Amino acid sequence: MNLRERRRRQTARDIQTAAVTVALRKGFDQMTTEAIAHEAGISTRTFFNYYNNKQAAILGAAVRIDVEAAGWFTCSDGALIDDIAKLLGQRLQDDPLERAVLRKIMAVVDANPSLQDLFRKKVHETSLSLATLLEVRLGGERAIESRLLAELATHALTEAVVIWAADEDSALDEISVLVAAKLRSVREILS
Amino acid sequence: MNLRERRRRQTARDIQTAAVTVALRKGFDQMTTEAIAHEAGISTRTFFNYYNNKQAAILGAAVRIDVEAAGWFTCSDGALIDDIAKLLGQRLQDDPLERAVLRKIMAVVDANPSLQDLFRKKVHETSLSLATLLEVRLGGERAIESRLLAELATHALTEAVVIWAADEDSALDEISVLVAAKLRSVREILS
DNA sequence: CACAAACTTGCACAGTGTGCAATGTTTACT
DNA sequence: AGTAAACATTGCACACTGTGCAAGTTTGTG
Repeated sequence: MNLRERRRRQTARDIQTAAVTVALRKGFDQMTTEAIAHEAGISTRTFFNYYNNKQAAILGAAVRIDVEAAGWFTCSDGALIDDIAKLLGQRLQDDPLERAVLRKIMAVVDANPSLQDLFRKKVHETSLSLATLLEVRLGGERAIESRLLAELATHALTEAVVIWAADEDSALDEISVLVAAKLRSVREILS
Repeated sequence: MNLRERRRRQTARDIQTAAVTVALRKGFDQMTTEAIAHEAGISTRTFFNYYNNKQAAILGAAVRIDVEAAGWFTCSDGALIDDIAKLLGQRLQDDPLERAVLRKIMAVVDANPSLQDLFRKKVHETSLSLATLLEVRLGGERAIESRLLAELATHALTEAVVIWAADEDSALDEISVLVAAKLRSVREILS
């Protein structure tokens, strides 16, 4: 990897760390972009080269499903629920989360509607990726159902991650199990 | 109703109309709060007394489920899918939409991510109301499932409204029928 | 009518986010 | 190694957002 690329990622991470630090210290609302920039050792102008706003700095990048993973999913003849759970779970394994960091972020997010808005947006982006794959698998005439199912599944993923973060002893790969279980549970309730 | 109350609502409506008008004329991004205020014949300061930002002025208030409607829903022994569809559909009948106005708003929203963000937020608010009712009906041990199902149902409502807006001949009460159909469809796909 | 509550407005101000141009740093290529 | 192109950082200026406050106006009530 490039030096440039590495630095860029490192700076992005530094800014995120700075943002979370300042948010926990001063409260998100009292936190200015200037304070973040100062904490991260950059200019405010540079801050905006990395993130559009302070909300984005706290949350970082969205979970995106890559095209490679798309291959098996669209052709698989496994149970749909398990495949969805596996697909979403995989994305988290690739970019492992620190439970402690996640908890800090969650604490800040819980207290700030504007962060929840952005979080919802990121969930929705993930949902759109999944919806595209589902539409291929289910057929174009079920485009709406694909979007609905994708929305359901990504929300299930969110709930599963919250449970994971709360339980010190659970492993990352238990998240897909939880997602599948919740989807089955919803299906039962609908019957 | 109060003169004050009536005026307040009227002003809120005037501002919304002004906002949509200006947005269609100049494009949402080029539209300033000053332009909206001028179009509506008020000061910019007053604009902010009614809406937190220009996004909110375009979208107006969220669909909220009232406590009265909650009564029958939590105790009903009808099919869950039909009850949900009925509940959500009812809310739209109370506050009837103009198809033409809705289309204008949709055109503006489609072109503007920041409006989509706010729209998502409003859908989510509706979802939270529904989730509360569902939790009562299904039992507290299924809180997560209630939230997931509520999310699914409110997204189905959105899809149904979009279909309704596109079809000149469809009636408002067909929306619940569509919601129920889509929920059944998702259930089948999950089996 | 008189008074309180609510509404409108102007003003000042802190903060957000972007375009631009100057300056430095990294990469790719010879 | 040398060079040019690509990219990164920064300061500066600027338009816009959103809020607190205080002064003035309108509306509801006894």
